[in-house]
Amino acid sequence: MPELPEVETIRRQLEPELRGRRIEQLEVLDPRWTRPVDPRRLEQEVSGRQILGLRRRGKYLLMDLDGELTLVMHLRMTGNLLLVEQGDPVVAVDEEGFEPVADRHLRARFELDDGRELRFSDARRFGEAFVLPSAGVEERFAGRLGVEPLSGQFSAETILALAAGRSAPLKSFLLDQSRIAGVGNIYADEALWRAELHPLSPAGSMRREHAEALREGVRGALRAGLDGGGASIDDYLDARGRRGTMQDEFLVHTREGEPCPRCGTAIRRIVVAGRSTYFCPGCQVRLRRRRRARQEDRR
DNA sequence: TTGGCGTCCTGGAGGC
DNA sequence: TGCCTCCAGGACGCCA
Repeated sequence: MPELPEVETIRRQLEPELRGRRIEQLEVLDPRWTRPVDPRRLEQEVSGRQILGLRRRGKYLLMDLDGELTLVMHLRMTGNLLLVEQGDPVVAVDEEGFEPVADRHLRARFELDDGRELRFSDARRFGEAFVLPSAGVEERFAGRLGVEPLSGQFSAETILALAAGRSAPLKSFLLDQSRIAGVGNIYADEALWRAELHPLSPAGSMRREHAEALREGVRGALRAGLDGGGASIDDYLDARGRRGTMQDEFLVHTREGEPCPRCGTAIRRIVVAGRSTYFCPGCQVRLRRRRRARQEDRR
């Protein structure tokens, strides 16, 4: 499930390949990809335009086109973008080689002027795409996408300000894209473990040291994801059709019952905000409990 | 204003 | 073996 590291991995791979290329034709095979906009309209808007560059905002991939338009894409749960030769039946490559299987989940094809093709496939069909005037992108995301966690703006002060007065669990806080953009279920679990913070702790109960730990936890988890080329626990493949390796480096996510790498306590799974949440009950202590423990220490 | 829940959507796992 | 049910989760709308 593509989160910030997966989308950024794809962006870094595609940007040098696509910049300057012209989209000869966009063919939308699944109208749900563009709804509520008519897919033919999107095809007309995008076909024939030159690609000026690729950007990322949160989990959105932004393809800047000439004519001051931007194609906005979201991969959601199972979306993949794959760059291949036109007509190539290959949809995946791994350490064992090519897997020549016709892609039954293909939703859209971009025919490029260099004979290659950018394919969007999506098993669960949650992915979406739409075109905006480039000048209107920030306005479209205003209020919907918060601070970029890998930017200099993501400070302890910012986290404290965003969390002030909120009683929602820290896990929900991290998943709220309108406050922190790009963190999803996987990296929220990993970040909270790194910060030694319990996922059910109220966001507003953080003090400065907790916010600093959370900042480092989030950034550390995202950087680990980037280093691993993303996590392939569902259908995620990068733009070259390769699996990421981050799933092998998970510290707590999907590790229920396994010993915590820090203290050895068995990892637990609970449901927070309707999402599977993995944490260590031994070293990720609730903030209120932590305060109580400190008070007892002072005695 | 905030937080929780349902919805969309389909593949895969597990049970019978 | 085949069928059925449940689960997974990102974004958004709705409701309390």
